[in-house]
Amino acid sequence: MPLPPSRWRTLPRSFYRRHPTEVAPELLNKLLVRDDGRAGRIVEVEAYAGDQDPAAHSFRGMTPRTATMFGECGHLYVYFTYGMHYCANIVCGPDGVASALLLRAGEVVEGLELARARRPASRSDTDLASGPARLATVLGLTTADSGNDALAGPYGLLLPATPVPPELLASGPRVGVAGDGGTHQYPWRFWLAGDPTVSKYKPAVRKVRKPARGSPGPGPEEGNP
DNA sequence: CGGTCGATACACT
DNA sequence: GTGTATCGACCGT
Repeated sequence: MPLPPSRWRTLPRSFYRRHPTEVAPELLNKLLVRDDGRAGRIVEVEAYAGDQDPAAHSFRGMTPRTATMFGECGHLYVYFTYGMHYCANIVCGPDGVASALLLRAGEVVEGLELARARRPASRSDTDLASGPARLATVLGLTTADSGNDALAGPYGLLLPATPVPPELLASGPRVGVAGDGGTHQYPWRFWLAGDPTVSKYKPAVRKVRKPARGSPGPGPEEGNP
């Protein structure tokens, strides 16, 4: 039975008012719940830190899309990407610093039927939310939710049933973030080691433009079979 | 289980 | 015009 909203225990807003790399490991193993019975246990997150991080959407200043990143922490920042996917973040960091935590993967612990219906292509329950867009899809988070307070209304964060054993905390480079040096190589991805619902790691690849048909391709370079 | 590739629309230059 | 904090279908092992 899903825990009724009257018994939700949201984390205090001060929990999020810190550097995202400090919040990230503590967000693992916590539950993101909705008032329709869906709930996901967070198993993987990534930190995107304000104006010091070229990979963060907030790096080049505020735009209409990223406005909520510059607002109050504890709110949802949801963006649309690749023409078909949504990814959900929780805004964090001190006031005035636009940072966020990308929710990269989770385990569906309540509302399994509804979650399966949202992703009929999923081959197993462990893959239902094993990726940022998968997690957003399963929990029904879209840009319509962006800007909403994640600590109120139809959402809530519960305290974990069990604390994360330190030996299960893992970290490494962020996924899908291309580029060398600087924050791109920082271990700002955090996950629960050995958890089957963590997303499969795919290193970021720098995009190579496909040569036009009939035009001379690039000369024989490294990596060409 | 793992690699490759196309889809698709929006934000931003 | 260009690039994207990705996914799933397909194919091979």
